Amino acid sequence: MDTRQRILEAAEREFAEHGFHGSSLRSITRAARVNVASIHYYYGSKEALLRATLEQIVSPVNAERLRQLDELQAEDQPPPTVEQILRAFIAPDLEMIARLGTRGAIIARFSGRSYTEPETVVSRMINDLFAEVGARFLDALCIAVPDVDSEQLRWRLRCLVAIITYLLTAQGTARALLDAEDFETTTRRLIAFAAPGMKAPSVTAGLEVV
Amino acid sequence: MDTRQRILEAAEREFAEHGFHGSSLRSITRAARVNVASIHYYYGSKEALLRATLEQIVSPVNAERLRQLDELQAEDQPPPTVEQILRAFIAPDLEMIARLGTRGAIIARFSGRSYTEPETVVSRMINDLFAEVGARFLDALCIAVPDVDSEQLRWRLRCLVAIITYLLTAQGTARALLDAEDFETTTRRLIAFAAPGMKAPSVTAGLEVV
DNA sequence: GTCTATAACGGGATAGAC
DNA sequence: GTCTATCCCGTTATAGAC
Repeated sequence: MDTRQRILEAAEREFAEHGFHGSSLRSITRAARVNVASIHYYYGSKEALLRATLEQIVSPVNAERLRQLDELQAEDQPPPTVEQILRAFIAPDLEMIARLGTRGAIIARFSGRSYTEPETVVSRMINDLFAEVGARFLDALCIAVPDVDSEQLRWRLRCLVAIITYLLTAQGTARALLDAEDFETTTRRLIAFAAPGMKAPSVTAGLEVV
Repeated sequence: MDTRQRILEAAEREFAEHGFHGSSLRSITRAARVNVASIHYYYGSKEALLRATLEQIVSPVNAERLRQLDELQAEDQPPPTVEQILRAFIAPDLEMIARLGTRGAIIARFSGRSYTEPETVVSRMINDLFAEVGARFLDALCIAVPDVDSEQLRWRLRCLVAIITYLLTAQGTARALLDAEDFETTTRRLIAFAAPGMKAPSVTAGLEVV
């Protein structure tokens, strides 16, 4: 394997385990068994290395999400259900992780970690990378659940993102769901938990519901 | 205000904003306008400072959670519903945040951040602090939803924790829910989203559901 | 393209004056 | 109890030999 790719995979592992601030270029180059200067030669800076790592992982997943959503929204199709929309959002991610085996588990932690990174430059990267996907899926949900206003659906979609992120980051018992079972079961459990919440009646201020 | 407390509140702010690794003792003492050595004098180390900060915030919230659950499970009461259990879990947290105003917002980010901290010593602290609460609430849920096995309920409870964590950490649009609206509305929205998912039928491997 | 060496700096921790 | 000064280490980044 060439130096460039060795660096990228070592960076995945280090960032996944220790976060952005907790990883040093030295620990990455040590793990990749290359010299310290090579990161600057290939990527320019620590931040640029993170961006490269993130893009390589997220871009194909988001492309697949949009492809599946396009398929659901094809002219000759009936409007997609909430369950179908959620599946198109969740499955590409979990499928990629399952497909890559050990490296998939590392990537899972890496991306979960990146979502929750305090560094503002990281959250800006994430927002950039997810802007289109977020807007498209929210639109689809608004059509599938016309009774709930879009502001609350946006918030509920964020709840789903939160769950996925947590699932990816978790190291202990929660990780078992990614390792032990096939991604199809995990996908179904996520849909089973989140879909009813998406369809629940709007909650407006001042109205006693519970 | 005395030096000890000044350090603690500055640490909340710094850790909330930049995470554990991203905060330096120097930035904390600068914000608290005390000298660098005082942290070691009062707390011993950076790690011990984090633990002190975390405990001061989390302990009263968890005590209140258990108190409310005790009340629901009193002998003369009917067994609590899922909605009641979730409320006892969610409300003490959001109520404290709302009550503290500006500092509440900082504390919200701080605790959300701590949950997702890569540092293993931090996640051990969190696990310690939440062991009892987690076990008690899981037991209550198992009784309220007897049709779903406890392993899946444990996972669904984690989903709720994930959502709360994300909500607390979020800085942008999601934060609006903590600032703009009263905590009672946020509590009801959370319950509305999560309760149906808790009660959803079990998903077992190999069974085609969706 | 790959390496060593080093610059320039900031980190946590501590000793010791007051 | 509070401060200054300092130790010693690890950090990112770069210069320059090969």
